Amino acid sequence: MATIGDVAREAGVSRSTASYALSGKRPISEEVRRRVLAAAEALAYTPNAGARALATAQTKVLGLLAQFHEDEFAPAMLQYILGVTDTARDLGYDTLLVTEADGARALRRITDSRMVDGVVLMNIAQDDARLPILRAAPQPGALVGLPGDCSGLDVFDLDFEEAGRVMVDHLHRLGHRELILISHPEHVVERGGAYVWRLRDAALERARQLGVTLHAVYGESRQPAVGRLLNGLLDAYPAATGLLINNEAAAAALPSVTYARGLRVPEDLSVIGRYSAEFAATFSLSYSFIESAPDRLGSMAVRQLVRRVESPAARNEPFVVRFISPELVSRGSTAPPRNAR
Amino acid sequence: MATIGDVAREAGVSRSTASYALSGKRPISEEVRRRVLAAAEALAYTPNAGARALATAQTKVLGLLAQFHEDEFAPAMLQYILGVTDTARDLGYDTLLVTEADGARALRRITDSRMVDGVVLMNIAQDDARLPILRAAPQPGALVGLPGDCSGLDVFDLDFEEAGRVMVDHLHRLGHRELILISHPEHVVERGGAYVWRLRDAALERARQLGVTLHAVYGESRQPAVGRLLNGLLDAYPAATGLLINNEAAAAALPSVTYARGLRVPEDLSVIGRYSAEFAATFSLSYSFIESAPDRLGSMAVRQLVRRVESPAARNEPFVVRFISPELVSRGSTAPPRNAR
DNA sequence: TCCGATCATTGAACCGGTTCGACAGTTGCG
DNA sequence: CGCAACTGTCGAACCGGTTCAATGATCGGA
Repeated sequence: MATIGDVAREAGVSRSTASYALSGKRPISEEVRRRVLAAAEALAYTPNAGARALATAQTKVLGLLAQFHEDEFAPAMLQYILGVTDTARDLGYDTLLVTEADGARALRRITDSRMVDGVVLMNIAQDDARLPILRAAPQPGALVGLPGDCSGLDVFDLDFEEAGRVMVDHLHRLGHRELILISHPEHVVERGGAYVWRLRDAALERARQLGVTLHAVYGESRQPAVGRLLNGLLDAYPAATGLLINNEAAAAALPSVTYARGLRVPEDLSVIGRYSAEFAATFSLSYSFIESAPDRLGSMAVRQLVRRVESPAARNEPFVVRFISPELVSRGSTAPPRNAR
Repeated sequence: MATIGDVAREAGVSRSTASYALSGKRPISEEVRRRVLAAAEALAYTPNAGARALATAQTKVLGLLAQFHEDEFAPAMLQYILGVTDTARDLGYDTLLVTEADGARALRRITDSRMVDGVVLMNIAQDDARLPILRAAPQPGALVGLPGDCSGLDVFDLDFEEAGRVMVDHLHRLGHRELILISHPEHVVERGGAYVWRLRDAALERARQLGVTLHAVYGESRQPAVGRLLNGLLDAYPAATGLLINNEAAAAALPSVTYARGLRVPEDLSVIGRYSAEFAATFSLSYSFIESAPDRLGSMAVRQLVRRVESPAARNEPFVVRFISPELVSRGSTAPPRNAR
């Protein structure tokens, strides 16, 4: 494999000249530049990543820490990951995907060893063990998800509070007065998945203000448990006319439940979900939903991260906490409550 | 950040002694070893990955080239990816996930620059543009999926031919004499996805031998097209009593179709799919299926790859083409054909 | 004609590890 | 008692880039 020394020899110049000709960081005569580029081309020269990293203290690699918990819905994660890898590549970075169970150890490993220029963290917990490590690391980091303490970090997330309110408002405006909200499993809450209670608490609060009855329950993450749960809820609250779903597995399971019970949506039951358009397509869901925009969030996180990586000025800018405002995509699954079921 | 020089100074030894004490590649007195380890601990020393890569010509990173095509079913891919990352980590390697559209260019980039010690390729096409590059690369590679020309490569795949035969045999034995096989979309075939016709051709051949009528059609990859297609097929072949599915999207869409038509499985229609257990759980599918074992395939590919990476002897061993034999997991969705529909 | 500025190029140092050959100091054996 | 073999440690070179300070060449202006 050709080194820059080979290129230099082939072009009849010194190593440093070859380096400058290739990088353009100093003026080089047209003649020499041509010779160097030709030599590089002829030898199929590609700089050695390790050597370059050592010399420049830049690896052009970003770390992506993602975890696949048993009780979370894996296909939903994929969207975030692709948002990150695609944007990273657009900006000239490769992505090191780390799915290790012990995220804190993994984070320490990749930052201390300088394998990466920056890190994106996903599956953020309220009190996330990785955050102290990230704050102490020499590389900048960005979070997709809101932790309890955002200090010293760039954070990107859906505005789950507003999402909860939008759902309740929408059905209230149509005339609904009794709703069911099905959230993620309680495990997720125990693990510190704040997005669960952020949406839930805001929805409950808004329902209280509007005088709407809201039955807020934690869900399941797997079939057949989640299907049973849905059936149980519809039995338990026969007067409820609207269903809010902040739980991908429940959303995916709902069609078979309504089929089986002979329920029509939205005539007998109005439904609003919270997931991504891509997810809806994959699972053939035709409910109105709050777009959770995973690709956009992943992309935003990477852009901010790369800004900080590349600009010394940006490193000292104040940290940002940016919420995407929930957009309700209408698919016609809500209507005024015509009949009690 | 501490370097090995800092550790050496702290321990009062030379850099080389510190290196040997940490690696154990030469005998070091107990006393000195203790001092070095203590110094490393005290300074929180972690070797710089770039420097080590430069010196040892090893990065402890594997490349994973995966593509997410519009017309393939993304959640199925995820299983393969996790199989790779998990096994890689077990063996001490991190994973560089590359999803770039131009796979050939990406492969050249990561191999030429020596970012990775080896590569796993997924979404293999019959005449894959990445293979010549991989063969010429200094690093070893492993394929998940069977290309037209396996020479010079380690290949791992499900035995799709046998899978096709197992499906037909199983239903023939139960007494079925007219079947439908729904494969992936024709786009996938045009792109060179050999697994489509490998299963299809073998199933057709076996059906011919057994005197079974087999209607083999290409499918769709998205709702609602795939649902319409399923309905159309059931209308077009009313005498067919068994359905074979080599198409994740079609499998995922089938339950709603049978519900809507009031078809009972297996009383009115026997069904066999080809997907993973994990996939079945995610989509709540309760059909008997041929396990495609994506995690096992990813894991096997990585193990073989790492063997070649780490052992000079293994580099020269003959290349392997290994097929996982299809295991039919019974979920009770097949039965003798009781009634014509 | 000489000088200073400008421009292109170079040699050397550096990044942070690993590894080879050399070298003391100790031990064992004849 | 002398020499060989062995142990443990060290200095130096190397991996393949980048970058700084210095050098030589060219040019315009006085």
